[in-house]
Amino acid sequence: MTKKNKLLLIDGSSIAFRAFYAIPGSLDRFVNKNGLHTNALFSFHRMLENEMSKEEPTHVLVAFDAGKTTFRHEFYKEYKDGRSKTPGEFKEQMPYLRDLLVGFGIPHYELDNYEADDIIGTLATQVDPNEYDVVVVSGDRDLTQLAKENVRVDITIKGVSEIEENTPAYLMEKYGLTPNQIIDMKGLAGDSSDNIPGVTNIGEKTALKLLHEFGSVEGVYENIEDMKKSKRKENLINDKEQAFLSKRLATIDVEAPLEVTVDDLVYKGKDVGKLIEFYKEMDFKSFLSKLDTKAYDEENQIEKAEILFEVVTEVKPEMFGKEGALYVEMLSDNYHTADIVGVTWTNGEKIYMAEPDFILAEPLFAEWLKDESIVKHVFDAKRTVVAMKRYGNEVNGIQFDVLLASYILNTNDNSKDLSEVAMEHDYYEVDSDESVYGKGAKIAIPEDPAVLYQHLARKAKAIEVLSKHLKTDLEKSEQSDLFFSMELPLSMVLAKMEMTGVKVNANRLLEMKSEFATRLTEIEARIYEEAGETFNINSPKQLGVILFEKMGLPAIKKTKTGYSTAVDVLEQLREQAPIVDDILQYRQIAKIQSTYVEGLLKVVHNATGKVHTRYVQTLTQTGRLSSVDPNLQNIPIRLEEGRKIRQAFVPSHEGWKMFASDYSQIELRVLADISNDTHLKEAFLEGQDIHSSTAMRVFGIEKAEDVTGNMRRQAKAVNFGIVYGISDYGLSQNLGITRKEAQQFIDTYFDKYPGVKQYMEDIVREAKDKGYVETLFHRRRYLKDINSRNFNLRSFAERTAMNTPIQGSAADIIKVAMIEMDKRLKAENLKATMLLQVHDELIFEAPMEEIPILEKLVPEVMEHAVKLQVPLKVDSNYGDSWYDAK
DNA sequence: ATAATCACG
DNA sequence: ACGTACGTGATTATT
Repeated sequence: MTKKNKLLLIDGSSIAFRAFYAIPGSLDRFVNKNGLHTNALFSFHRMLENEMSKEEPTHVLVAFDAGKTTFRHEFYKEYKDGRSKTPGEFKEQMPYLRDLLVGFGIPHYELDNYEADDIIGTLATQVDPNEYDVVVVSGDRDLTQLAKENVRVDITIKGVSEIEENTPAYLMEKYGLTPNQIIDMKGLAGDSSDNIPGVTNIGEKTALKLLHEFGSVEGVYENIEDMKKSKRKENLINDKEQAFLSKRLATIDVEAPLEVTVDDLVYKGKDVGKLIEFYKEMDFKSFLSKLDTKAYDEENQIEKAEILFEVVTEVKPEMFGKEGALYVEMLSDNYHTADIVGVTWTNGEKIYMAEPDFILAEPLFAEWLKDESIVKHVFDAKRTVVAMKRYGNEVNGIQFDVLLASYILNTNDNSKDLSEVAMEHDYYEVDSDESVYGKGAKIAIPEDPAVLYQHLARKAKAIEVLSKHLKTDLEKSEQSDLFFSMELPLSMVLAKMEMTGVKVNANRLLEMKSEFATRLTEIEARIYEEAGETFNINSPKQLGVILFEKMGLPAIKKTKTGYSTAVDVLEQLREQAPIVDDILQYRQIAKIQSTYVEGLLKVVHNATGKVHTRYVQTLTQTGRLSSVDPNLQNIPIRLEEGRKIRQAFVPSHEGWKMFASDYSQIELRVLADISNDTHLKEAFLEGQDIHSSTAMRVFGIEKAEDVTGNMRRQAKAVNFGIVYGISDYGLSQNLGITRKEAQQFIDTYFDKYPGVKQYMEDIVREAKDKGYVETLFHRRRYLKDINSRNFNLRSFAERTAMNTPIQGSAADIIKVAMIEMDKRLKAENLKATMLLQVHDELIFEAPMEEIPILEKLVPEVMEHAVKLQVPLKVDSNYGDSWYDAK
């Protein structure tokens, strides 16, 4: 006997609506780049995946309600009246639901005058029960009337993933009814959501009782005379007509004149191309990366065009051309330590593949890498250069970086996975690393080397193809200069800084470690004593219980999961119990101990005693760098206790010094330039103390010496607020004043600096028009929420629109300075080396005798990196450690 | 994997 | 009325 077919029938209209409300608060979180809401699509997708993999149907259909009126309106025009209007955020998603279904390869159908129920009922009833098992999925209980021996009706309970499987047996157990009697129940009890009236004062409970006794609506009325006199009997008699009408309304038409038959519903599998298109349109990045195209292709015997390559075991000159792609594979993120597991390159004609141990020792290959005049296209230039260098090979002539270009084109594209980046640019021939190597602890090279080689060959090919495309895209968005003159050269400068690394005095850290350990034990003991018990001080949850329940301190702020025990809360409780001070002390030291002392010791390289951070150049939305493994951009400085950590950062040679230069007020200077505000420019041109100057204007003070410390402090907060995209609330929190007072400050500020006000208005308007904002050097940030109807999202996007050109232009400026600095150090033949960048400062190490040179050269270069309408100002310091360079 | 906290510009 | 300052990364606890 052949296997039975399985027909899956989905009530599209009902499920879509359920999907829309499935995830609480999802409306705000699911919006694509064009501002389209996607929450219903997301949940519908999840339901489809669940059902398809659970049921593995041979036939499938999604049925929709057609239009507003149905045959039911012909005999009851109030049918479905009184429904509240469907939200626009829901409606806008419906057209795209069709695209999703096309991607899943699932047919959909709707029929004039009929509802989805009727389509489903007709198909479920008409198929031969010997040939088909049927599963119906809906959010509407009415459909349970369709349950039969071969028909199961799945009704969503909560969201769209939890379902109740209704079989005749289940219905009998739960209600004591046959599927047909579900219709009678609606006849008596009605259904308010469909505006089916039923009988007055009869609900589900009473209807069940009546049906258990009389079997059906007809049965009830046949026996109505025998009922004893009651209000209910009266209602039944009065509403008799209504009861039969309701039953008729609730009856699913199983003979709808369908134009489709079950033979049209054979499931043929996903259309991966369409699905990818859909995911991209909706910004469903996780689905996109999870889409295992390789496994899928194999299963469906779709063969991707095989990429041809040659495995090199003996190098020949013709393998190396004047231009080509180069790719070096490593399986972990940290390229300072990762093993190279494969090397591939192209010569314009062929793709070559080689085992690293062999090829990296070949002189011909080394020469090719080193030759500046040979053009190389890569994916992640910095990663490539650093790794190669570790294996003794110098790489020159990199003229394109696909990863970096993709990030410049859209800062939202910050994936590190080549296949994801490729898909973002409509190239689908590369499998994800996850599908080839696995993930987590199980990450490994495929057993069959051919699999690895094919994967790498695809990457090489992708680099060739994408380099061309992205180059054109950069021209179109006027970002070629940004890419070729700033980002790509900078990546080489950063590579050098990372490889140089920073010397760490591990002994100093070990001293601190034992000192802090002692102090922590002391404080810990005091805390336990004051609490009257021991507990985990590091657990905000346990700490919350001790403070706010056991000790009865007032809870000032709450987090999603319980009491907040953050610093600003504890500071307010200081006076009320001595334990609070101890906890703050403990926190401060524990943080330094775990993150900085122990954390840093963990990442010092044994051989050199240095740390080698990685600057992530393709991550931030503003153009800043970030630093990982270790993060050297957040080493403590504000509190003396933590600042001492900097004593452990020392020069790598005897007699050398640490030298640091930082921009003074670079963001406000950038603002002065781009806003063109007369007074702000004037303040900088005259070299005034900017916060005092702001204080004078905002508080209406005539003479600088009359500005009090408090005024300056408040003006400083206002200036920060301006840079961040000010809000009254934010400023009020920062200054501990009321929102009204904060708003007063802001109004006065804008009054005194009309150019700044104008800038803020213009930039937000521009962002709303174009959908993005730009920096001085055409770095772009797209703001998808800028026209959102959600106040919070829109406000956030507006503040971002104000802040990004400021923060981003400042980032541009220091990047220019770094490139120039690198050139100058080389040109002047200096031993001094650039080690670190911390957003607005550069840190070097240099022999003492070069310090006087640096004191002139570094500020000179940094201050003249760009020409603004106001001068840039740089302060420099040096000392025996980073701590002393203050 | 996520939330809370806290370090930096 | 809504309810948050902009940009990051590491550690710890907890699910």
